[in-house]
Amino acid sequence: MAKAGNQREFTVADVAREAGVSKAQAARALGAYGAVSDAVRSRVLAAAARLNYRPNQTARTLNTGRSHSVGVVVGDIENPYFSLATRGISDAVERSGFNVVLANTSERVTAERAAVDMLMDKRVDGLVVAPASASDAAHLRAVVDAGRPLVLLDRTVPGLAVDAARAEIEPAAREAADLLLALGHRRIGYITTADGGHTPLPSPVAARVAGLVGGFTDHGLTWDPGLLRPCPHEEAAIRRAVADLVRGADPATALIASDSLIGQVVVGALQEEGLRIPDDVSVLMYDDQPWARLVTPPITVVAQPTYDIGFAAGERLAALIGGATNPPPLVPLPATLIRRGSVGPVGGGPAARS
Amino acid sequence: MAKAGNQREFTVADVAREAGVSKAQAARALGAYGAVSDAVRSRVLAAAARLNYRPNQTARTLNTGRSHSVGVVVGDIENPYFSLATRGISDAVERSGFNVVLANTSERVTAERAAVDMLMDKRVDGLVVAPASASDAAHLRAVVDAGRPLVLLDRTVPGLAVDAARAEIEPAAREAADLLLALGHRRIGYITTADGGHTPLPSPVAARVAGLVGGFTDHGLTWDPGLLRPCPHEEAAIRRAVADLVRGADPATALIASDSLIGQVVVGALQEEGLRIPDDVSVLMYDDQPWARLVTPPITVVAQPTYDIGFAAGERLAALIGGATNPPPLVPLPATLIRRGSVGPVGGGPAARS
DNA sequence: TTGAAAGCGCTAACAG
DNA sequence: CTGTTAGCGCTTTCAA
Repeated sequence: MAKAGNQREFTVADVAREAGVSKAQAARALGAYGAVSDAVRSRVLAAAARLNYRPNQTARTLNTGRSHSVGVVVGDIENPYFSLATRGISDAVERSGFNVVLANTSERVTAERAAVDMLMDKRVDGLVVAPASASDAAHLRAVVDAGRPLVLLDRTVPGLAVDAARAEIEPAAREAADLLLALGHRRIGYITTADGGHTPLPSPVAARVAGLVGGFTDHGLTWDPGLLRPCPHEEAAIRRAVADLVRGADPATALIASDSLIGQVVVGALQEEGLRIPDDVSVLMYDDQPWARLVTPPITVVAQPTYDIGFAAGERLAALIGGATNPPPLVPLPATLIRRGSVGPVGGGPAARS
Repeated sequence: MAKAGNQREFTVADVAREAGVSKAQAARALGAYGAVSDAVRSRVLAAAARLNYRPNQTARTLNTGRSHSVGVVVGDIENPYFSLATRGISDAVERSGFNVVLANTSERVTAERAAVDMLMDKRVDGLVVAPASASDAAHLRAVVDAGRPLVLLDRTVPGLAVDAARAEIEPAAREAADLLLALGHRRIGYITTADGGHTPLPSPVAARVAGLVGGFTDHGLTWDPGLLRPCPHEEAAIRRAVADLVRGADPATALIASDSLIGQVVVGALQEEGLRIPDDVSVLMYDDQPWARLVTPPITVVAQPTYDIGFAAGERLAALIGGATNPPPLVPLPATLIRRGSVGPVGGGPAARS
């Protein structure tokens, strides 16, 4: 049972000695740079293999300034949106030889700032950040000013000239609004997450709300902003919001969940309240998830190509790090309304479900 | 628009000059080590703040040998099991000041080996690995031999004296078997993932199967191993396995899904096959997920405290890195059978559902 | 307590 | 092509 670990690791110097060449030549052969004769290269490589030599990336990073790793800062890796996007980012950057250093912020700006600083100190070659705040972004600006490539995920930051990998939400949001309006819904509750009063709303939330408002306006109607319920990502708070919306004096006849984590709670709360979907309350959710097709009725959703969004972010970041002067701009990927059974006419009327 | 990035970062030398002290003293004050007078410390700290100095972690790592980051190697971060566990690991190690470097292996040993090597080269202070193979573990042994702390996640490796953070699966698996047997099930299909013939089975799968087999044995029966279906993590393959099991000559009356990703597909496949749960086929799934309570009928599951498992792994790793001589051993956390509506008597008989 | 100087392991000039 | 000599930015002897 080798409990050792004391055995000093071999270095280029060791390999050089073993191969009988200078340290520089060994380093060149090992690092695959500079000019090395075939003879020397093979001798060095053989020596390295014999010693089981492994290069010290830290040393390499120290004088090249490149760490071959990128930072990914998300709200919460257990949110399916982020885990899928992270997988996309990871797959994209690994292809270019980068590692992913992950940080969760729990959607708190202070945690985000700390994470970004730490990653900068670790000399990551670039960052993908899903900003928790649309206004508090000095730390992101600092990244840009330091010349470190940055790509935003899902959310844009006004005033920050940095592209975001995201879906084009508004058209689908509008389509969703039209669907609900056509079925007679006028009281539409919108549940999103926010720790306290996020002002302004994060851009994707703003787009969702804008689509809804736009739909109402087109019909000469006005959406009651009192039906917007920002609440912390806690089950109890979401349940309270649901109860409040559907049990109030002028109750909502339809509920929109801003993401699948919220959607889950909404559907569960409705079931426990004994309310039928869509007869009593229609439900529409952002982010398609496999389970959305499994429940009865299946949930109508606005689907986003989350993996692809992450992958695009990763590709872009890799290109920027690679020094691409003008990488193709990040185009918002289409979000699509998928009609399933959870949206129906107000009051469970006879009109066809959608 | 500061497109700069050329502005060389400030170093200890700069801070020292600005503070009018030696480089060594500045470094000591900045790094909070060695002996520094209060006067010097405050002068240095003030100078650092003035210059907006940020320490270069890479340099620090190079000569301390500590990177303050840990590697996490999982099969697939988009699998809810791993994303939740990763969050647990992350929360635990961040508490001790470590970052998480993430690597996905897609359950391929070659990818795992490459990831482990890369992380070792990056000088991570320790590793959490969910090994893809129970037999091919030379790279993990190398980690141990190098004296780098290692904690396994979910799966153990025979012959590797390394603790795994995991759930105690077998008792719950046995309980699940008893439940199914009591309801008259004899043909129980078990669907798990494996890319090709994993021999031996990964330990958690083995435990699940052992529980099943043990239950049969207790009743003087034998579980037909032909009902074990290892298939790749692809929807089509899983659907094929389901169809095969429930449509064969001697069809399975109950299906066990080895994780929630498989469970999702199984439930969907059954719905599309027009088979009712549990009247035509009973379903039991490993890993509880919120959606399991949302579908009709809700799914009977064996739940694991996944976040806690990850957290325990992270805590242990941090302790080992901290040089704890004898950190408390990792005790398997309890898995529990949660009876919901998806398991019923064979043939949809009148006996109470469970 | 302080400072000078010597590394950590590698890459990058610069001569030969 | 090869070897020598400096560093990268920080920590760490070792004297003072």
